[in-house]
Amino acid sequence: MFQKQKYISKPDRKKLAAKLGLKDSQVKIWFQNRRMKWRNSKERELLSSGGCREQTLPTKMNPHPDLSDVGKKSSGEEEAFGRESPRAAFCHSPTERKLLDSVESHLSSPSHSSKHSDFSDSEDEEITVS
DNA sequence: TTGTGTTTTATTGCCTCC
DNA sequence: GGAGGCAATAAAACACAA
Repeated sequence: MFQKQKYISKPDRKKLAAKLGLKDSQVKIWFQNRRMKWRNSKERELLSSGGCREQTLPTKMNPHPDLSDVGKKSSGEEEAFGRESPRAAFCHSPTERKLLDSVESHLSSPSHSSKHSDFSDSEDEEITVS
């Protein structure tokens, strides 16, 4: 969900919290910390590529700036989360494990079982929860 | 085993908006 | 005044080299 939207709405936050069995304040803090992490990694990326693109980073007023020309060797989110460090990959913290468990239990239901086995074959697949 | 660096979660303070 | 944002920070858990 964070990959889709950096700012979660109140209803979405409540739904997600209920789904994960967390308090919505925890979800709010998680999104807050994620934005900080995302922004920091983005800035590092921009600095290492020699640019200065502070104004284009997402803010509350402009959550979807144009970052299409940044980090061309890898897509932005992948760079920010998937390859940052072994532990920084998605779904390793307790909260993220809960999310993963939720997703897996959903996928392991009969209607999704075949998809689940396909999914397990590729480690680099992104998990999308809507 | 231990020391050190990193990551995650939570708190605090301040600011803005309704 | 409450809610939610950001920035700085603390504490605990974790990873990893020596």
